[in-house]
Amino acid sequence: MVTKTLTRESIAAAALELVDRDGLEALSMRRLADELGVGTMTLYGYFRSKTELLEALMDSAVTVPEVPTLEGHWRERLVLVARGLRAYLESHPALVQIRAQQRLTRPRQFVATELMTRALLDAGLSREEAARAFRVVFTYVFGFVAFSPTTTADVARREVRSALAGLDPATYPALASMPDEAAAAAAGDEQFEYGLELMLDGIEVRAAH
Amino acid sequence: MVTKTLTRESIAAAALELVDRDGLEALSMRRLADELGVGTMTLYGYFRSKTELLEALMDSAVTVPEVPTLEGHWRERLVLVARGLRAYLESHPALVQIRAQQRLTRPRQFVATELMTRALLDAGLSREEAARAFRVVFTYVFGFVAFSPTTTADVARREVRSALAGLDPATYPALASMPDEAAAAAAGDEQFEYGLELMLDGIEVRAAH
DNA sequence: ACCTGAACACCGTTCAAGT
DNA sequence: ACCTGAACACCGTTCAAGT
Repeated sequence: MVTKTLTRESIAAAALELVDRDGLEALSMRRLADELGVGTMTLYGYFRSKTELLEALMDSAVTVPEVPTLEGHWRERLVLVARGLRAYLESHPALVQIRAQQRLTRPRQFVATELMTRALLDAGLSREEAARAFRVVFTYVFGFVAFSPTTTADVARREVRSALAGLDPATYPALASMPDEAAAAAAGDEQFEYGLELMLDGIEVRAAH
Repeated sequence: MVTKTLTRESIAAAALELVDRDGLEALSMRRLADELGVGTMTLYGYFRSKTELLEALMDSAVTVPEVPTLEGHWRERLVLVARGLRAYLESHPALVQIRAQQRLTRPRQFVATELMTRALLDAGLSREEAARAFRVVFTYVFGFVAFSPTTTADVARREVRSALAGLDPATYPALASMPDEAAAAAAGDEQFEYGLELMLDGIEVRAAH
């Protein structure tokens, strides 16, 4: 590998690429250094620890230079941003894992937050409610990416159905009566949209209009 | 440490205790074997791999022998189960981390699912909608535990406020105008309840009554 | 100033050998 | 049958030394 001039940014970018390619568990200081063609300890000249490298990785993943101005009804805008956030996180699953393990200390990555919050304020929510409602949607989107099977919908469905098949109908009457419905709800675009619309209805109840 | 007769169950229970005490990252085959007073490789007589041990750990964490019959209005029951699930997960944070990293293959841990699904069916939702609505609440509860700061509410608030302080009010007008509200929404019981009620309102819209 | 090999204290797991 | 030490291929990080 050609040795370019290293910077915090170029190292973080290489780490993100490694992680997108091979998964978070494949990221080690030794392997990253290897791929960059330097000694392992060289990285410690740029980052005090692996944790600090992961922070920089999170930062480098967000490169939206400008906050776009969205047009349209608040509800439509909220759906667009939530969908975009989900798609983005599913293309970089390691970000969700890192986010679950360590808090964010840096600014940036607030673009989606800003856009959703604007939409919620436009919906007529108070500042307090807009902040809370945003957090609910945020939690849902991150939770969806983190806790939904990433395999094919087909595989996920088969897994859920076989898990439910082991349940005693006498003690689990509800679940045992609906294996197919539960399997369909385990993952996928339709399920994501269902939850999003459900939450937006809950928000609409709170919105003055 | 006194060497008792080892079984898959007793090893899994010891692993859960270790993880509750010192965190998931402290769980290694070597250390667990040490605490049990046996050689590391002994554990491989009971589990093919660490992954299999983690599966057994998840199983051993759920020891609800009976599914209780809850009384009352569906909405009230759903709130109770969601609160209970959250409290349980926050007392065993490692379970959430494991759940994010590997799929479940075992039955059990379906008690909360059954109870919530029953409540949703009682609310008048179709099987399909009950399954989907359950998944939304499940995603929210797990997401809340996984992605909310576990530190004191005070510490979390200070962190959020300082992160927002670095934002340019010209590009982030909404967020910059409400640091306190955003900080209050970052974690805590009130925020959890807000999201829960919001989702229940969304469910109520879908419920026939 | 910048880089880095050796070393330390860890990992999960395979293999061969002990009882 | 049941258990396990040694070994292999890894970790993150400290320290001292190289240029």
